[in-house]
Amino acid sequence: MVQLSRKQREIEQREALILDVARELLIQQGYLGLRMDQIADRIEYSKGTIYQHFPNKEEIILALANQALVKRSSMFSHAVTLRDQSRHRLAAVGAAAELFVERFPHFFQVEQIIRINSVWEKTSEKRRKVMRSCESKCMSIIGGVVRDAVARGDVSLPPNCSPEDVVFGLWSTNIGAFAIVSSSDSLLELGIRDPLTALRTNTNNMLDGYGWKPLSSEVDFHEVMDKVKRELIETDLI
Amino acid sequence: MVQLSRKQREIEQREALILDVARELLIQQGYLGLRMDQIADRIEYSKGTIYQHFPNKEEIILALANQALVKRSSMFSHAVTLRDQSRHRLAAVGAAAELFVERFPHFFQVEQIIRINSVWEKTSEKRRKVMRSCESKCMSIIGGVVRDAVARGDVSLPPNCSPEDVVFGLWSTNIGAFAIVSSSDSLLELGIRDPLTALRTNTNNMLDGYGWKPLSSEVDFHEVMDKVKRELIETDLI
DNA sequence: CAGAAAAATGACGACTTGTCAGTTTTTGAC
DNA sequence: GTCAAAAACTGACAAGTCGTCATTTTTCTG
Repeated sequence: MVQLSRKQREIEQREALILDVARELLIQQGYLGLRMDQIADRIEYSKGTIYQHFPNKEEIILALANQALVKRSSMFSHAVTLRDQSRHRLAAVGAAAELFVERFPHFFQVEQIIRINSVWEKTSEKRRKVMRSCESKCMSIIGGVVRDAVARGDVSLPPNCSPEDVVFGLWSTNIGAFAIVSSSDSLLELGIRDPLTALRTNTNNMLDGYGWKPLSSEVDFHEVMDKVKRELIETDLI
Repeated sequence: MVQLSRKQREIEQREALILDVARELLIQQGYLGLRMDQIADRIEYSKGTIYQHFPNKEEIILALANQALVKRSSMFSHAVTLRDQSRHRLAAVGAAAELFVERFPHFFQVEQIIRINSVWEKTSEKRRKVMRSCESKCMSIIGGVVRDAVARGDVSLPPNCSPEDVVFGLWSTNIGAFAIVSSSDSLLELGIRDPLTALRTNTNNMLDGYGWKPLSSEVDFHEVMDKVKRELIETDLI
């Protein structure tokens, strides 16, 4: 019994070890440079053992994405409780998103790989489901804030514009901004010095455009976000 | 002499043939499913011949991206001349961007692949430069409109916000929106029925947030964009 | 038409992934 | 403590792909 659980613990630890090593190699050498033999060497177990944890290379990458995504959804859940007014709550989630990027800078690279159709197709339904449910949790947190704002009268959406459309706008701006940032070449061309600040400004202006009260001219949301970030850092959730 | 030029024409045509076949295979089978032997079979030349045109598989994919990007920059250049007022010109470019997606629906898949670092690293500086210059042309077209709008007094940017930051906002929203659309899973979760309309609304609201005159409450930019699209389609540029 | 130059070919080397028969370790009953 | 069954581990190997290059074929030139 003691033996059994020791063995089981060893196996669990090894799964984490595989992911740690794979993460490092992936960051260093990229998708095409990530080699199963190399992972095996580093963890000092044979390749066959890796395949007892993960059915293929792509699943390892998806598992890396999921590690980060689980964190993100818990960061979002927590952040959204830190303020009262709807727009402040959105700013809090934005702060969490920034913090997430800082803590998991490799995530966007990993996400980009996993979103390639032929890579995605090689993954298991089980892990896909984890990914989808994390994403959908994050989106519904934002969606909840939007619906709440409408209910409270902080914003009124134009006809033919659902709360989901607003979420889509926030989400796509974020996704796009980090996609640009993570493929560093484009940034230089654009002449962007501080992409995070630019993202904040653009997001705030979009929400102002919706007429979401209070407007960014009335409240310094940069300050709100910085403050929320500090509060989040003090939590152990990260 | 006649023989020579016939041969040379054959070689040029073959390059196009390789790309046509590769595009089809890439759409059907994805990055991992794209096989050099298969391309060789289809074009009825040997693999070695393909390698006289392209030094590796990744270069073929980048060449596919570039084919589309060249078109995009010419669509943008043309679109921007179709209206006078700054915000209308921006809408015209937006219309061109929509048309581009409709004409080259595979592009975002291709772009996603090429942006993977380890893929990008395998490409030649020559083709990278083509890609960069197309992107940079598109961005500077938009940047020009923004600067012009500032000069004309149609918009005044907040302190610490450069025209490039606005371009970044427009660009990231677009990039992100199409990235979400092209990985179809996320869309369903989001509950987005009409992503193109949502993108238009979100972009318009962002520009309204900047106070860019005329506001979307004063002009029906949906109508402007639809009209521009029709005008662009009548051109042979596409 | 002959010899040189250019282009085309496909067998092959190098490398990677994922498998599985055989080996070692762990477990649990006595 | 012993032993057999179960579980875990291993690495050689089959399968498959990329990119090369010596050889063959085609084109060019005088």
